[in-house]
Amino acid sequence: MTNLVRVRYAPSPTGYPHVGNIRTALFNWLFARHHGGSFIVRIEDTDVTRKVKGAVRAILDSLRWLGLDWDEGPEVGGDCGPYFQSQRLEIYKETAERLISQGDAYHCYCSPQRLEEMRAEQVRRKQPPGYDRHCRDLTPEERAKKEAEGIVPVVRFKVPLEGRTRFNDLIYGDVVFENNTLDDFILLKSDGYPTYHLANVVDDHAMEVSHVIRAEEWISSTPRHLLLYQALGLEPPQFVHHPMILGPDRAKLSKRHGAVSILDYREQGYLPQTMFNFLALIGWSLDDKTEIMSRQALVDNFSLERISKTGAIFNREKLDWMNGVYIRSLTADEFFEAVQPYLMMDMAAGEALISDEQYVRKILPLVQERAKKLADVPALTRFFFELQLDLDLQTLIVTGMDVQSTRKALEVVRERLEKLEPFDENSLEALLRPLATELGLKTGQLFGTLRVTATGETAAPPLFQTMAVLGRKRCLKRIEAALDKIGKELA
RNA sequence: GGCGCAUUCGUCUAGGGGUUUAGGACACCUCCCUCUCAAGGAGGAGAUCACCGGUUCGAAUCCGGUAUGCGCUACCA
Repeated sequence: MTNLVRVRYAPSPTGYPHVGNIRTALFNWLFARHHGGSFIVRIEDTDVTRKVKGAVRAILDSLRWLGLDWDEGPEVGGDCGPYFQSQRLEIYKETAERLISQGDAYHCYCSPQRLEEMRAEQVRRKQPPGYDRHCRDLTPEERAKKEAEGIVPVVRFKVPLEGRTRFNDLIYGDVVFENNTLDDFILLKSDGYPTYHLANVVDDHAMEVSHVIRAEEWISSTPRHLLLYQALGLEPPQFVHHPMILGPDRAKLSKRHGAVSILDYREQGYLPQTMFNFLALIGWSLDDKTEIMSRQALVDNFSLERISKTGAIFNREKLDWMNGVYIRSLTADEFFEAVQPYLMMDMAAGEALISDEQYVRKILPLVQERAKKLADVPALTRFFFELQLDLDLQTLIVTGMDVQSTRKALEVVRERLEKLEPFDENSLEALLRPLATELGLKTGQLFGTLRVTATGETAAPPLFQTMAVLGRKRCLKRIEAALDKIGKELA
């Protein structure tokens, strides 16, 4: 029973789920699933002032989007609930009181102003900032006086003045801190809410968490947690700190680096399987070559030992590549389903989707291998839906051709297309390829002219497929429009 | 300032004393395929393994120091 793996993801609902944060959830989930253990979600809503409404929902949605299902936590419950810290205030209070009564904690009446001035002074004198333990040894009389003044105290932990605290991190190895570099941190705030340090220790124990897997930024706080476990006479869990995700400037990835919310990526059309795979590979690797890995392969092979120690920059270009790989691996139906919401945001495409789904289904295979993200699709398919293309004469006249020869070519093609039967990829190719020679043009010239005529673009899906999907009517209409444009030029 | 952690191609990484002329991927360049763009295939360029010492017959790999970077240093998590 004791070697059961129980891990937790403990987000604080103070904003939208950051990719780094979600990656921590992923590592925890992977570890739990690999070992057949439990994955717990616990909401650390102990900061009333920073609480953001809708954040819990966004966090849960993000987990669901990536398929990170939890065994205990919000919505599903569990034996160790409640899973919102704001609903466990009594427990923290009792624990704090117990620590006070056994002499490991004390009430502190210092005002925020005093603390601020103290800190400013310390910084000015280049002293290590930290609480000066002003209230650590208050006499009962002094305490009574403060109480009489109506000051609501905080509870601080009495950090041992000597000795050292060490732990063996599963990734970073042995880490040692001198206790005298730690100050008497706050356990319980004056509003009755616990700080992370207290709540985290109390809950990890109450929820029988076996491994605390969290970002490297927590290493410095770990000795405080250890000291707390010690004071409470509890067995601490295993600590596992993993490196952080960095921005291009190598600083901790944050909003100023651009999109950091996992939901932003979903919106842009990155597939969940891409994010799952990509996030897993930031700071973790299987070997020297495996990159594309299914979720099952990741579960099967995940191990803490293969998490690296160094922070990694979030490489958008590689993400785009990987998303392209996953998009290409979708079946036509899956791609259609995935892309629908994006098409709906585009007026013309949205109408086509509603009125002529078959047309849309024929279009999509032509752009599937060209899209890096689903949000690219409307732009890639735009010309299929627009009634009138914005033709540019300059691009219509391809290299080596002039207005006259272009007009001639279009007129001939128009004539032949009218009676082409059937109107499909093969017949189009059978018609147009020899026609180029007949007109004394290189195939590239004829095809280029037709491509611009049919799509308005110089880069587009293969011409015959494109024309076949567009259909005879649209093709003729576009040729007509191009001839009009040329006619105006000649007039 | 203090404490902690880290340091292999631009980026993500493999490699943990001899098998390494340091392997792979993204990005970049060239060529092939080809109606353009993608995709795909074949190549190329790109890393004195941060630096300095030490241990060793031998170090990217072990040890020490230096530098640099990052993190923490809140009645935030």
